[in-house]
Parts: sequence; structure tokens; C-alpha cells
Amino acid sequence: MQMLYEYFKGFGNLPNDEMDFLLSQCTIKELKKGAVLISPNHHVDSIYFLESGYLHYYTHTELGERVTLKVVSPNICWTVLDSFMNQTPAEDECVALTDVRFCELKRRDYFAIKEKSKSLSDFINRIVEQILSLKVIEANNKSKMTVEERYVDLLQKNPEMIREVPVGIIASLIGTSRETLHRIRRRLTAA
Amino acid sequence: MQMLYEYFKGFGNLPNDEMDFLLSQCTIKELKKGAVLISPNHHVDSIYFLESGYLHYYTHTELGERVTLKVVSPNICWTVLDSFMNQTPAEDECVALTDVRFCELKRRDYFAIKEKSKSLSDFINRIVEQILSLKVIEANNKSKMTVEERYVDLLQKNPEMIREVPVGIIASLIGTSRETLHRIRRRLTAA
DNA sequence: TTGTTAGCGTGTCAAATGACACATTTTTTT
DNA sequence: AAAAAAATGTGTCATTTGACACGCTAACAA
Repeated sequence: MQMLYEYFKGFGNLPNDEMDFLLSQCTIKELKKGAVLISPNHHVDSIYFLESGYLHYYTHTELGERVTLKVVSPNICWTVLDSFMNQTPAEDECVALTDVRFCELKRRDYFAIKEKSKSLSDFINRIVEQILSLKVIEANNKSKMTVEERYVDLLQKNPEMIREVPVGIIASLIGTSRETLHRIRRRLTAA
Repeated sequence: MQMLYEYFKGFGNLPNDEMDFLLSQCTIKELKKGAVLISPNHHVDSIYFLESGYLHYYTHTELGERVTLKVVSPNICWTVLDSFMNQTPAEDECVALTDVRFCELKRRDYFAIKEKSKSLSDFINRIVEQILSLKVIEANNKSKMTVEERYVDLLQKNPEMIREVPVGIIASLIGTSRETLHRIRRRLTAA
């Protein structure tokens, strides 16, 4: 739980007892490589915080081609917010790319925390807003970068992910084909 | 203010006096075509609700090319959330594409509303979460659609925008060049 | 109302991309 | 340890795209 504690601390100070309460609502779990975390037509009922490993969140185009929407890395909170908030079934799928250790906060506990006190409610809201806001910034950056720039950016900000995740998945994440990403890598190593 | 009232009602019921208070914090304003709403290096200090007209929110690539991040249409709430929440200067720019009528909610009034009562605070949070959550879904859809699909999608969901906004800006919004969008339109009318 | 600017339509051409095919390596399973 | 499966590296080729160029029209400002 140490990692999650550090993560929470980054969002401002919280009285010790409230922080303890917050952490007490989270459970540590594990997934084996290849295990399914979220499957289509089921509700997403938790918020996840990764301690180690990688998750692959993806969807399919009309033609059945698989498209990566996100690779979830350690040290971030993540969920499918629309499904989580509105209890709608998720359309997409999430699978463990490696063995994974994570903390889970269940939906009912999330709402219980929000009811507990104003400071806890504000604290949690701040986290949710931050997560979403980052996602929006990320989407905007994606709009203004070329495929190559996105790759270089990822390489700088998350080299471990590049090492651990299959090339085809990275390619799909940055919006190109496996072959084109390969050309980019060749060019970059040549230089 | 009627439009904004209807918009708020879509987010659930609120006691009359609280709804009135909420609306009383918003001010109606206008912009002439070409007027700047947000300029780089200034804080975004309001949330906007468009009643009529279109806004162009864009950034620039490293090479100085202009990239459209969003065309703001009537009947939606919009702001640059990161700048608004964290008081950081906006990097990007927002300009009126047409004459625009909008409601403005200032930052300090936004926080005042949140302090007023738990129901108002929850109500506002729900709106912010909804706005952001929609943006995330939009970004994910963009990932799984081709340029042509995005255009057709826009055409169905917002034909008026296609009519009112210059082709080059629509092209940039869906991630392509003016010429390629032109080819797409030619193909579509031929069929 | 007239000159000026912004936006639109379209053709050509070089460059980038995706689809396919296949050999090679790495990983997983039996 | 062997066999099977998954992931990778790489070449060819047809297609798509972006960049440029130019004329035309609509909108706007002097």
C-alpha cells in the first residue's frame, strides 16, 4: 500500500485518520499475464491503482481490427470512468500484459468515502478531476504530434513501457502500424 | 438564460432556489466574429456555455502549423480545465469563428457555488465529470475511426457546424489536410 | 464600390503508409 | 527438450496522403 500512499500524498495533505480510512478501503490484488480484468458488456465496478505490471485496454473497429486505447502503467489510477460513474456496460476490453499487482477501490466504497466527510469528498474529487484532466491534455498533445513525435515522447517519458510492451501494441497506441513503427525505430537507431 | 436552464435540468433535479442561485452567478456576454476569448499565457478564468455561434480552440505544432483542438458548438459547457483548475497559463488560443452569445461563470463564483451547499457542490461536480468524461469518450472514438468515418460522424451529429465552419478548420479537427477532406467530400457526393 | 483578403476547388507529384509475405527469433506449452 | 505459438525484422508494392501551385468566388474593409 506504500505506493498508493505516496500517490495520494501528491494530491495534498489529508488528516492521518482520513488517509488511513481511505487506504483501508483499498484491497491489494494480483493478475496473471493474459488474465482479463474488464470484458465487454460488464460494468466496470472499481478504480484501479497499478503497483507493477501493465494492462492493455483496447477496443475494436467496425471491421474487427483491434485498437489500443491505453496501456496502463504502474503508479497511476485508472478506470473506465463512464462505465464506473453511470453503471453502463463497458464496450471495451482490458487484459493483463504481464503479471500485475494493483490496488482496487470498489464503487460502493468510493461513494462511501465521498459521504464520509467534506474533506475526503473534496480530496477524491480532486483526484478524479486530475486524472480526467490529464487524459484531456494527453489527447490534445496527441493531436498536435506526428506518430514519430509520439513515439519519441513515450520513449522519454516511459522507456520501461516500451521495453515491456509488444511493438504491435505500442504501434496501435500511437496510431500507426507495426511496420511503420519499425521504420521509425530503424531511422532513430541509425541517427 | 433559458438554454442554460434547460442544460442544467438535464443533469438532474435541483431545488428551485438553488437553481436560481446557480443561474444568478452566470452572466450573458457576446463576442464579435474574430474576437479573441483566450490568448496564450493568460489564465482561463471562466467556464463558458455557448448559446449561439462557434468558437475555435487551437494550438500550434513545433513547426508553427495551426492545429484545431476543438470547435465549441452551442449548447455545451466548455473551458480549458487544466488552466481553470490549477491557475496555470493557457498555452493555446480561442477565437470566435462567428458572432457568439454565451454565458460565463467566473472561477470565484464557481468555487462560491461549491461552498454553498452539498447538493450544489455535487451537482456542479457531476457536470464537470460529465464534460470531461465525454471528452475522453470522444478521444477514444477518434482513435478507432478513420478520417472519413470521423467526418461522416460529424456530419450526422452536427451538420450545422459543418455548414458554418471553414473546411480547413474541420479538416484540422478531424486530423487531416484541407485537400484530403476535399477528396473525401467529393467521394461522398459521388456515391 | 472597389480593392483586398480569406476561403474554396482541383490538378500534379513526391513521400509516407498500410497490406502482404516470409524468415528469424523469442516465448510458452507440452 | 521438443514442438507450437507469438512476436519481431524486413522487403516489395499499390494506395493514400500532404505539399505546392493556381484560378475562382465570397466576404470584408476602406
